[in-house]
Amino acid sequence: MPKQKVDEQIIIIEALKLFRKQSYFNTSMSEIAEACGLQKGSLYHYFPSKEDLMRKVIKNVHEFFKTNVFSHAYDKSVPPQKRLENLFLAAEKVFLNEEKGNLLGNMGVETALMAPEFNTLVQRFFLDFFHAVKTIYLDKYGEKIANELAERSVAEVEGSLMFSRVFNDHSYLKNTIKRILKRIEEKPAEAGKVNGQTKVQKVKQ
Amino acid sequence: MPKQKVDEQIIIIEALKLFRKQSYFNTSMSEIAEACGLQKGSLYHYFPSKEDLMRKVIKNVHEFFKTNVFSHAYDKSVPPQKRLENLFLAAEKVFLNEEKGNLLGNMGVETALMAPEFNTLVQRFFLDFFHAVKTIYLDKYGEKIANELAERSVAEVEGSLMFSRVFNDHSYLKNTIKRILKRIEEKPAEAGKVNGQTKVQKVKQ
DNA sequence: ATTTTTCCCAACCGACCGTTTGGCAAAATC
DNA sequence: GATTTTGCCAAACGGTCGGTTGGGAAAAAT
Repeated sequence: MPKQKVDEQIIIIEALKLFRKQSYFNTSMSEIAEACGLQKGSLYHYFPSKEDLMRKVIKNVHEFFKTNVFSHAYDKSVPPQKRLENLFLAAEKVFLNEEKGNLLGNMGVETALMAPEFNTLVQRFFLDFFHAVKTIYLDKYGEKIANELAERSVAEVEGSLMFSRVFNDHSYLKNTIKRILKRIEEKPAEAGKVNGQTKVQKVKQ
Repeated sequence: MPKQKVDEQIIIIEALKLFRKQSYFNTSMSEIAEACGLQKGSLYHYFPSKEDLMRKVIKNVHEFFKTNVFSHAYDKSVPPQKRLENLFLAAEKVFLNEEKGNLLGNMGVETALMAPEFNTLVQRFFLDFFHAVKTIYLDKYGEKIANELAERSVAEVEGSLMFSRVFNDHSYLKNTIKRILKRIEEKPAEAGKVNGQTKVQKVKQ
C-alpha cells in the first residue's frame, strides 16, 4: 500500500470546516477530497457515503463539546458562577474558532430539517447543552427557574452567534456571554430559588 | 398566449415555502416549478436565475415584516408595552405560520455565508428588526440599554425559534416571547433609564 | 521473495442540476 | 381575420453531483 496521506480524523476536520463555511448541501465530496489532497473516490475508503461522513462530523463536534465545554458544568469543585464562566468562555472560544466552529448552531437547522437522522443528532447536542447549563443554575435556583434560565441562555447564545456570523462581528456573541455571566452574579436568588446550594428538586419535564 | 397559470407572486410564495422547508441549495427549480404546476423551464419567463428568485423571495419576506410586524413599533398612538406585544405576537404568528415562516432566521445563515448579495439582504432585515424593537425600548430606556435590550430580545427570539424548529415544538418560541413581554412590564426602569417617556439620548454606536 | 493487504488514482456511471432553446397555441392587438 | 405577442412545454445543453469500479503500486505479512 502506498503511504497513507490522511486519516479519518483529518477528513472529518476538513469536511467540518467546509460544511461550516458552505453548508452541507453546497459542499461536494470533490471539494472535501481536494482539501485533503485526495481524489474524491478515495474518500469512499473511509466513509461509505457523504451522509455517513456528515454524521461522523456531527458526532465529532458533539464529543468535542462534551469534553471541552459541557464538562465544566459538572466540576463540582468549582463554584457555580465560575463554572458558568468556564463553560461559556470555552464555548465562545470554540464558536469563534475557525477550526471547530459552530456547525450545529449555524447548520443544525438546515441539517435537521431534511434528514431525520441528522435531526436526532442535533437534538442530542442541544439537549446536552441545556443539561449542562441547567446543572449549574440548579445550584442557585429551583428546577423550574434553572430550566428556563438554561434554555434562555443557550437561545441567546445561539441567536447572537447567528448575528455574529451574519454581520461578521464577534461582539454580538461576546456581549451576550458577558451579559449571561453578569446575570448569575447579580441575582443570587429569585422566586423559586433553593435555600441551600446542592438541593435538587425533582420536577416533571 | 395560453392562459396564465400563475403569477410572480405565486412562484415567490411557493419558492419561499420550499426554501424554508428544505434550504436553498437542497431545493431545485424543478421542485419549485412542480409546486406551481409548471415545467421548470417556464420559471425562466419570470426570473432570470435561481439566485434572482431567491433575492426576490428574501425581499418579499422583508417587505412582509415591514408591513405586518415592524410597523407596530412605530405606532405612537399605542403605549410601548402594547407596541412590543403587538410586534412580537405578530412575529410569533408569522414565524409559526407555514406559509410565510421564518426564512431569514433559519436560512439566513446558510444563505448569508455563501453569496455576498444574500448576506446584505439578510443584514438589512435584521437591522430593521433591531431598529423596530429598539424604538419601542427607547420610550422607557436610554439609548444604550434600549439597544442592548433590542439585540438581546431578537437574539433570544431567533435562538428559540431555532429550537422550535429543531425540536418541532412551538413552545420554545412562545415562552420566549412571553418572557420578553413580561420583562418590559416588570421593569419599568433600570440603570441608565430615561426619566420621562420620550427623551432620546444620542449616543455613539 | 512472494503473497497479501492496503491506499489511492483515474475513469466512469446514471442522475440531476440550473439554464437555454424552439416551437406551439392561445390571447391580445390591429 | 391576420399578425403580433405572450405563456408555456418539451427537449436538450453542458456541467456537476454522489457513488462505483478496476487496477496499480507500495507496505506488510509470510
